[in-house]
Amino acid sequence: MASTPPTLFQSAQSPASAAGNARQRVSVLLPMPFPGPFDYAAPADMPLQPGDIVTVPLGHRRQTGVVWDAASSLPPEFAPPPSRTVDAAKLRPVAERLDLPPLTAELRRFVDWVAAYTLSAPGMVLAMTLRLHMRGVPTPTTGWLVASPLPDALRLTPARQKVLTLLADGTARTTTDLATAAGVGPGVVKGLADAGALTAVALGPERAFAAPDPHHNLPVLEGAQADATEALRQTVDAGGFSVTLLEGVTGSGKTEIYLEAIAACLEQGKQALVLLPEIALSAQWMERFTRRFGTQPAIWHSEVGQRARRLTWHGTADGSATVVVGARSALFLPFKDLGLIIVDEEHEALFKQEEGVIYSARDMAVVRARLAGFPIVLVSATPSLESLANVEAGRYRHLILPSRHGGAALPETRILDMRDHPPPRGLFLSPALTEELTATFERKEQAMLFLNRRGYAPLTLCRSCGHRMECPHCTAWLVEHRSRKILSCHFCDHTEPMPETCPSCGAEQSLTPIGPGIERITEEARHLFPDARILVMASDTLGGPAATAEAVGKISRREVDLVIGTQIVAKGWHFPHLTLVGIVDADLGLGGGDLRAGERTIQLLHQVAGRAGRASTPGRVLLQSYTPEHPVMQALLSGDFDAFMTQEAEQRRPGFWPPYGRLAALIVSADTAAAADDAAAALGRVAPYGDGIQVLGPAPAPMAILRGRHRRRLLLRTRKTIAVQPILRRWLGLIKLERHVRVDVDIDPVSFL
DNA sequence: AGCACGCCGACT
DNA sequence: GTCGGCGTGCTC
Repeated sequence: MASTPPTLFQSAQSPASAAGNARQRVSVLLPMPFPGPFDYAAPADMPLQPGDIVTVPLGHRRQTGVVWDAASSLPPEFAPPPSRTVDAAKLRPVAERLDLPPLTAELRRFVDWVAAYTLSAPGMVLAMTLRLHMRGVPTPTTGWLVASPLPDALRLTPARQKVLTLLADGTARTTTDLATAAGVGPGVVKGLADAGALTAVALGPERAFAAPDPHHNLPVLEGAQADATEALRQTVDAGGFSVTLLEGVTGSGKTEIYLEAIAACLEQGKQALVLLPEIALSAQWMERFTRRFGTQPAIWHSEVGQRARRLTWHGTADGSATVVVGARSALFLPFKDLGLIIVDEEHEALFKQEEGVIYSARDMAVVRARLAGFPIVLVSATPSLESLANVEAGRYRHLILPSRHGGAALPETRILDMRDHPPPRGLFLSPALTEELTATFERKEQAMLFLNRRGYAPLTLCRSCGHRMECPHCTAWLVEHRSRKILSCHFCDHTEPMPETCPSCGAEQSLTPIGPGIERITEEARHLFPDARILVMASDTLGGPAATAEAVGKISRREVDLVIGTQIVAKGWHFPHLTLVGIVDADLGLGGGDLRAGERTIQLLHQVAGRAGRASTPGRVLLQSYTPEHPVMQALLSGDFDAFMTQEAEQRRPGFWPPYGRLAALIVSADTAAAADDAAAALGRVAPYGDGIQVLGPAPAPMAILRGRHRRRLLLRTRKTIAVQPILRRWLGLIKLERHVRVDVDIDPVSFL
């Protein structure tokens, strides 16, 4: 106490407060992993309301937090355990109330709800809303106008003249805008300013978000599209909570339809949020939005810079950002008056956050809509089993778009049984596929080869002693990346140079690549088609969003004959000249015993297949498979996904597997195998039991060692009617963990790594 | 999450 | 003799 700077105590212990008025106690939630809010004293001259953003003393530091509600809005069995009440005399005063828009009651309830559902500290959920985005008020940008009069001695170069001509219309513009529009360097603008030819004006931050205009460019919709649009518009107009699953194959016009739902929301003066699984990659999506609404929406994802983040944070809070499109974390933005959420590609596993607060952005989006009372639309060509089950249970409405619009036919699909059409030894493309590729190139059409595996080969084996090159920190093989002459682990950041000799037996020339990655397929394709213009698309070969957009542009402009890509090519691109898609290894992803392996494979492959034949030319899809009889292959062949999903559902229903029961995973991790075993066994000994409750494990997690930590897993499975959170809370409360042992809780696990 | 306090090795 | 390693514990 003696070490505390006296100033911090002045207002709380000032004569006025000591004399009489009991100091007002306020709860403040801090963006830190504490079990709940901390109590502070509100200075008499500082009226505080829940939601106010404040600075408080914490230990020796100052910390930003949010005044929280005194009582939890959650049912007691979900609420965090009550923390001990701090003696009023020991409360430290709130230091400052920041001049920021307060967090709405809706958002506060949402934060509490997500924390309770995911068993995370509420402060860690708050951190997703707060981060540092709100630090400081957005700085007004400087805009330039032509100075009048112009300085006498101004040297007028052609570049300078261009800039001045642009500014002749009297609209102020930023340095960057001017430079790009005039096709000159920013230095020219700077030079003009320094010469006194330009006057600076402050452009308000409100300029950051032009308002998307719902009447800008009305689409022409017919038939099923028009019906679905009308249904969605009515839903939005009516307001209130509802979930709609909008299902339609690639090219059926799903995007056009939900853009109309956004228009309806804008007409009501409310904000809309679109969640996409990988926003950084969808320049094409932005084009469609801009065509419809005349301007870009606000964008939110991990690669957006600090300044833009701050603008968007404030824009959502003050209502000036009316449409935000973003990745999962956009769900925690402090919208002033959110009226609609769209979750596009709702089946995507990428909506699951796997680190920190582990949550499903799709599911939590439904929660936010429910808490705030507005409609949400889940969109997919291949809906998740979870969403279909909710439709079946009557919780979600189902809008189905029957076919492609604009005349394009669905691609014709063929399975190449690799046992009948084996590729030459050591190669991976079957002669049947090679022939199709040749024919496609002869017709001057584009083709794509898909293989969801980066690098050259997934396994490197010594032919002399059988040694496998494995990651020293993970239970995983090292993947050869031949172009960089390295072996790399795809689960941690370990890389090592490709050894010349076997590190185990010392044999020379004995290390052999086993299996294909896209580098190896590219090598094979280059050899087969030396004249083809080949473009490789993988997350590690494309530099970033700009490079990706450029690659997509090249394909659209027909500057490429053959695209070879991983997962990244599946993402909703429109490639008008692509007529053949070859899936190199359709069976990949079906092994491994993952609950959702079949569902995920069919969703991914169907999405890839959807890249073919989108314009007037019909497309073809060839699947290379060693298990053509597998239900996934048969469903891709027949196009009957409903039947596949029904069958999948029937397999999960009797055992109460999701979505017909609830699942939570406990991942126990420690530095040593023994410590992990001990902790997992201790958890196992006090495992919950009862009717409709089952604990599986402990067992080594599928990645028994990850990033140097030994992992064990327990699964808790309950009937749908039994919530897992109170059970988990009680269970975890029964044991004391040794230091260095961690237990991560994953509610509704998607990935089984 | 930070950050300070606290007890054991290589340096000015 | 100190500087500093990061292990442990606390923050209303």
